[in-house]
Amino acid sequence: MITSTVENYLKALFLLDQHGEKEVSTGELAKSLSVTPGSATSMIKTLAEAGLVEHRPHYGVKLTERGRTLAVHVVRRHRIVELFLVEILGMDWSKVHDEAEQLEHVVSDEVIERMDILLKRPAFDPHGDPIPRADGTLPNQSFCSLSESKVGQQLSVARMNDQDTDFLQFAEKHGLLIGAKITILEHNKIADSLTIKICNNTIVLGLSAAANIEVCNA
Amino acid sequence: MITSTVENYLKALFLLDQHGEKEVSTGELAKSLSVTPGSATSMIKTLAEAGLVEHRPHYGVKLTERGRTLAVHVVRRHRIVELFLVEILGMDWSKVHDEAEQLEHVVSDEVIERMDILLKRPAFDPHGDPIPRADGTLPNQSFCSLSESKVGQQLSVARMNDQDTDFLQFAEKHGLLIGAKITILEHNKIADSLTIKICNNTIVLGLSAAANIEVCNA
DNA sequence: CTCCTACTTTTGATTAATCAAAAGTATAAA
DNA sequence: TTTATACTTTTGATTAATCAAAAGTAGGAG
Repeated sequence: MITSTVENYLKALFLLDQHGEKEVSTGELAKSLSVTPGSATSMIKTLAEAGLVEHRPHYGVKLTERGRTLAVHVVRRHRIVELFLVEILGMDWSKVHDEAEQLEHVVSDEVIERMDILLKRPAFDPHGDPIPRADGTLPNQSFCSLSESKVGQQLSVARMNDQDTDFLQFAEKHGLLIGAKITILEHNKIADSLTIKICNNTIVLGLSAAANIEVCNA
Repeated sequence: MITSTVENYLKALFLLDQHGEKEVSTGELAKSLSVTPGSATSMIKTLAEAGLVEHRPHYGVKLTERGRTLAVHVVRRHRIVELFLVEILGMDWSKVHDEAEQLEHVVSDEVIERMDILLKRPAFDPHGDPIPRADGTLPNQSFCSLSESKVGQQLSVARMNDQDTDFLQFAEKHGLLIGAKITILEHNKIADSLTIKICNNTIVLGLSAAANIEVCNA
């Protein structure tokens, strides 16, 4: 049976590795759930037997396709409930997370569907996190321009807004590839420049170039 | 700690003896919760130690003042949630009982208060049951059973005494909704049936079904 | 006064989830 | 190659809730 606890473990695994790429360590999982590592190990064993995760002892754990599907549905319930509490019941967005943490395990699919309709099939929750659709897919992140970034932000390059050969070659030369992680070091309005760190290199871009690069949160 | 299970035991005790007059037997309690008598006994012991019930072994069990207060609040949460599901989310009244059964244990006081406001401080839930107020008091109601009605009476459906989904769907199909006006045409003790007119339809009910429908003067 | 019946309580086991602490393993450092 | 460290897994215990079945009790029938 899928208990609330099982749902919480699956959800934590999903949130620690949204893309299903790396293996999550027992310790990481335990910390994110505030349980002891021993508890996590024993639950991982249970989940593995149920075919919800794959476990390589001493190396890490990863959701199976079935585990991931379940996890995404928990996240969907959580985020729809959060938005519902804010939009329909007028609650403060700072409080709805804890409330949704409880409700996500008990609301039926029918209630979620009705909330989803009432909210007009929203794509993002009150905190800006994407709401998975009923079929398990995630809406595209709304990217923003690198030129609008703030100092200190850690971002990922998401999309290039200019197909010009020279621009793309310039970008490639500096490691500005899709998925590259960058940190904003300085934003100088007078010099019209942006200083960023990428793979341990520091580079300076003009704002007009930055305007053509779309980013999302790292 | 007040677990969901504890809340369910307290709620069951309250519903089996609304007025706090008699003692409820272990067997009665066990049956209403679909657990074995032994399970009920052991939980009764736990509740007694926590000061939520008084237990006279072999005779029965009764809520204490504190137990009753908690029970009434669970019932309040349940009934507000039910009405909310029907009124705001447009769910079928035959389905909301089971949904509320889950939600009643996790919705916070703040959510209940906001639902209560949105619903304009309602006095009765979709099945006609009174909603306890936040201070624990119950709105007045004096209904009688449809099975005790006399030929010629004009009545209003006030409350459903059975939360079973099939029964409620049957009632709905025949227009037996809360507030519906009915006239008693015939009361046949031999056939064990009651013939009533509702919205220009004539329907025949068995008395055991009629016993689950409470009415008041139209 | 004894015994039967219906009910209640006790006993012993089970399951899910947890923790503390002991034992084991992988990896990097010496 | 050995050792240290950090992490993971195992072990044994605990808590809440449950069931099946054995033992016990209240109250009426004979």
